[in-house]
Amino acid sequence: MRLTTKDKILDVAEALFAEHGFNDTSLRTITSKAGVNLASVNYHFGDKKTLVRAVLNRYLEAFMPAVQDALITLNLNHTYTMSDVFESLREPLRALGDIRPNGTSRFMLLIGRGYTDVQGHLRWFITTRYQETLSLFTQSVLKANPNLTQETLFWRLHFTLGTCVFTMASSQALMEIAENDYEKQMDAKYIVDQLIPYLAAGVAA
Amino acid sequence: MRLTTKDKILDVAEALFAEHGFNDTSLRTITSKAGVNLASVNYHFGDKKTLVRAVLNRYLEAFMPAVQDALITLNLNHTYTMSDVFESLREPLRALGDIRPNGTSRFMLLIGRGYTDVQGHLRWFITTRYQETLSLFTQSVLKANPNLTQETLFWRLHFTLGTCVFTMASSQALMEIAENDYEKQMDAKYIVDQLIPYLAAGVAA
DNA sequence: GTCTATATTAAGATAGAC
DNA sequence: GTCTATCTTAATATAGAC
Repeated sequence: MRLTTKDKILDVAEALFAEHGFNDTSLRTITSKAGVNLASVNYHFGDKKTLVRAVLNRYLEAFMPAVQDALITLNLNHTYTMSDVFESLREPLRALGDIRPNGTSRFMLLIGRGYTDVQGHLRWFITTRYQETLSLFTQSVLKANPNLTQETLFWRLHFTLGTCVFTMASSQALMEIAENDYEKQMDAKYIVDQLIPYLAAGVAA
Repeated sequence: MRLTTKDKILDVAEALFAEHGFNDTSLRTITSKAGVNLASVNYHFGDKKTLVRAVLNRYLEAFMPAVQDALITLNLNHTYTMSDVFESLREPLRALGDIRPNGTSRFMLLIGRGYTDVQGHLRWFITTRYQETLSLFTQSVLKANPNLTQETLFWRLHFTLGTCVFTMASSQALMEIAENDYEKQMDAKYIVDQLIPYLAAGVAA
């Protein structure tokens, strides 16, 4: 057998959580689709909350250090633009596609679910464990446009998160429509290309 | 007795749906908090899906015609800016606060929940019933910036929808965080003030 | 580690008396 | 229209054999 039970659970849970949300994905659905026993979730993870965190953490532990590195490199410059800040996210996001098929959109979906589902424990987990990187990002945005107040910045970054989450959630449908209408091959990279200037413009406005 | 059983159910359901989402609010919680019998939901509304649509429709039937009117008025002008288009949404949104206390944020929350919870029936209900208004909005955006290609417009309007939906869905949590951090009283009007320039900048970029 | 079987809780919905 | 009582289903979680 190629995959351990633990990994089978993680892979299937990830797909289902991304598609239906955490609360609307039952352990029964996960285990039956993964071809493992219902009780194995509790054996390997203890409870559902811990499974949720484990799924998200496979991405976070790849993504966050990559962002951290990119931002540190960016900050070797004395000045930079808002576009430069958002460009720093491009490669770390793309690289998630190397970890797992559709890794980029999966990750963005899961993050969004963590905010919109009732998952206080998840928000707490992310912001406390990766506080250093998150605050380096905000500092960089602020350095790119020092006229932004802390408060305006707070709101615009959340708007940005919303844009990403929703886009990735509907990316499959959107790409199909766009491919039909504009007869052009679409992929996750293409969407990110459309996204980055839009986000930079909104945040810098 | 001032309120009918039906209205008591609608009022309580609205508050609970907005706060906890549709799937995480049980009929038992609604009826006990409303002081009515559990079976009365099924008597008056048939099932939970219909109750959900009834709650949202009290707002939609006020909001959509107001947007329609505002856009028709806007289009009496030969030219207008992207800001003008998004400004057209401001008064219809504000006016929801006259229908019911906190009407604006309630409505925004419910719409957001309709997109992020698994509520396909709700998305279908909105887009089919109010298609005319929705398409008038797209036409107006295009008139505000005729340089946008169909393709760019396509993507940016979806980004915009994502920003709105996500913001609405998490507005309660965001307001609480912001109130703590910036010691300022937040309300729906304040969020709309933050949102409109961000959206206009991103779409026009 | 994995399985069956089951405990426990809570949900939506309805039947039928009043 | 309203109520009690109940049906049916499905969720998380765990005990205990293998």
